[in-house]
Amino acid sequence: MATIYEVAALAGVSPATVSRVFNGQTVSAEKQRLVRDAAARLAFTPNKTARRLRKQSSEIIALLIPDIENPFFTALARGVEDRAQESGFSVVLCNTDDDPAKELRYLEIAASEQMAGVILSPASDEVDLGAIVSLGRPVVAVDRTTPYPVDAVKIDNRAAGIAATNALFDAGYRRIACIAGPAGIENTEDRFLGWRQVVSARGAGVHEGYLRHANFRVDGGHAAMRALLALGTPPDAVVTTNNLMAIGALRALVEARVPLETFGVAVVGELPFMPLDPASVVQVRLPARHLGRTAASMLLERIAGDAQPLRTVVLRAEVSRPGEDLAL
Amino acid sequence: MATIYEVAALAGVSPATVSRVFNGQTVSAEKQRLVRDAAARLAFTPNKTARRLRKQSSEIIALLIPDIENPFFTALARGVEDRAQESGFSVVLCNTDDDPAKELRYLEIAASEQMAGVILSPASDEVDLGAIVSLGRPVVAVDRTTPYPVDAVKIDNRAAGIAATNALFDAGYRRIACIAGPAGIENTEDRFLGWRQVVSARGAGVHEGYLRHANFRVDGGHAAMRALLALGTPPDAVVTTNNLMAIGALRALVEARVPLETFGVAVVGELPFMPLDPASVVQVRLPARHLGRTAASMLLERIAGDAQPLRTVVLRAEVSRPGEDLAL
DNA sequence: GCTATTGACGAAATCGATTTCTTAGACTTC
DNA sequence: GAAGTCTAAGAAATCGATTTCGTCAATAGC
Repeated sequence: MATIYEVAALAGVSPATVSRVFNGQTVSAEKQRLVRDAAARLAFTPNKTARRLRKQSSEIIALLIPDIENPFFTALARGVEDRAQESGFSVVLCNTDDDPAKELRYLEIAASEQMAGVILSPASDEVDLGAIVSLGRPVVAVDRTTPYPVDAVKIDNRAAGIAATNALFDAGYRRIACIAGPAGIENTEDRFLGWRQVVSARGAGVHEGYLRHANFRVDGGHAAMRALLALGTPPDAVVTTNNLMAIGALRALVEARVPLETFGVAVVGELPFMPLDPASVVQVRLPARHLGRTAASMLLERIAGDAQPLRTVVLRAEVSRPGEDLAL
Repeated sequence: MATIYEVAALAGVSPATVSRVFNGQTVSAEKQRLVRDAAARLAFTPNKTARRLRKQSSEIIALLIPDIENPFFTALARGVEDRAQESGFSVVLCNTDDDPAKELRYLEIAASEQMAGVILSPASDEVDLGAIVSLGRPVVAVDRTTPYPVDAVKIDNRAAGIAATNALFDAGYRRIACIAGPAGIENTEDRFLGWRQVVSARGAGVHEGYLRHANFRVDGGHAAMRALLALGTPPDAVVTTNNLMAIGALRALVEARVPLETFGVAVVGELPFMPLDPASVVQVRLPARHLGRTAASMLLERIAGDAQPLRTVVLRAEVSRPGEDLAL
């Protein structure tokens, strides 16, 4: 790796001039040429570490997400990466496993690595952003919110829950159950409230046993669906408040040999790799990639010095029309 | 952010001593205490950028993969991340989209960021590792290989193809087709050769029309399966050489109302979010996470200075037993 | 008791860029 | 023509750690 000094020596100028050439300062055309020739001959690439030490900031942003294996978050990551790349930034992807300790460790790394900013989907309400915020590094919360004063991008979860439930009503179902996430988690809570609102307004009121709280994952949805099917008067349709639980619910239906032609399933989220006929499941598409892209844009604006008041952007989810083929 | 100088001033020692305390050099117990107290009071964290500039290397490794949204690669990434974290390394995840230009850009970034090493799944045979290798940075190829002299971790693809096909034979199918990837791509090529070997040995020879080349993706598998079903004598089973094409093939079967009880499907790869009964599809589990973990281990050994001869580790895929439930 | 060895630790160099001074020359302006 | 801008570009400081070198004192060895 050639340094700026070797380039300067070869070009017969000072290191300062070389730096100026690569940072768009005023340098005479003649020396510009000399420097560029020398740089090309030596295959010079500026040492980012030295630059970062001097400038006290880098072109790297940290993305902290709970689960890199969940397609929702990979799509989100993809959006962040695309946007970051357009501005010449790189993204460090950190998996928190929803573990506040891991999250904190990554936040410390972000600070001591002089990363330009952080996008995170907080593992808990108690995430400690104090250190990084007081350092003046911009932070954007994505998908979930935090009590700290930072920009945020989220989804209109209640509207998503409403849309999912309405779609089932419109398809003629009347005994609509809900498999919700753990109680107290903002995201799925809002989605489940959307379900309750629609069921109260359009249906025969909320049937006690039709609401199931489960963990976020496939096994949770599976167990909940089995329980619903075992009821004296089982539902004829179900809304699940995330993608993984829907997989589990569908699996339970297949096992119980309940044909999807007669049982309605709506998901808040997408089922990205689904071999079933897409018309058989209502998917409320969460704009995960867009979420990431928007978060990255906001972060980059802050990095560039934008000082406008705090913003929270709420994106609206879209119901897939029946028969629309998402994954192809 | 407190610096080493402020800590030194507060503790009444020289900056060198502070550095020594945090790098395990010989420092008297008394000064150790002074320094640690001062550091704690100032919430001192060493500036990684300064350290990196001085040491000419960082604790960051780059992971270049073609598609972050493919579950195979996210599992791989997960393995890399887990292993890296154990050694205090961070992972920068870079999406190449199988685009040699993007790949090259990321390799340059890895070099100029003083990253400790690179794990990559090369977009093409022509990937230019010359620059990074000549810099002395270790590189490990994962899942795919390169002509450059670097360590590699791959899967025994032929054995995987053989295992998938044998499983269908064992289940009683005799007209076994194959949906392979694009011709000339080493990975799926080997898997398809495994299929051919088994079909030749155990079956009635290779039926011309039973081999379909498709692109890697869902739509490719879908189209290929439709074509197979339209044959005069359609197959009674199919092997697909990757996960996404299997999704497409299954979708085509569902659309054509072919019950999976009568039509065998085997995949080289896993179908991570599948609502179908797992017993209905033979999955040859690719140890993606392990692949990542192994690659990270090898890279970390090289980073630590290991100079043993080049290694290629070949991992064996495992056939899921029918009924074994993978995703729950 | 006097020289060698060892160990703790401070002073200063170093990593490779950016940036602030400074200076020398060119160009206005009255 | 003298004084007052600009402008290009070099010298040197700076970012914050690590590391070499050298010093001084304490211990060991004879």
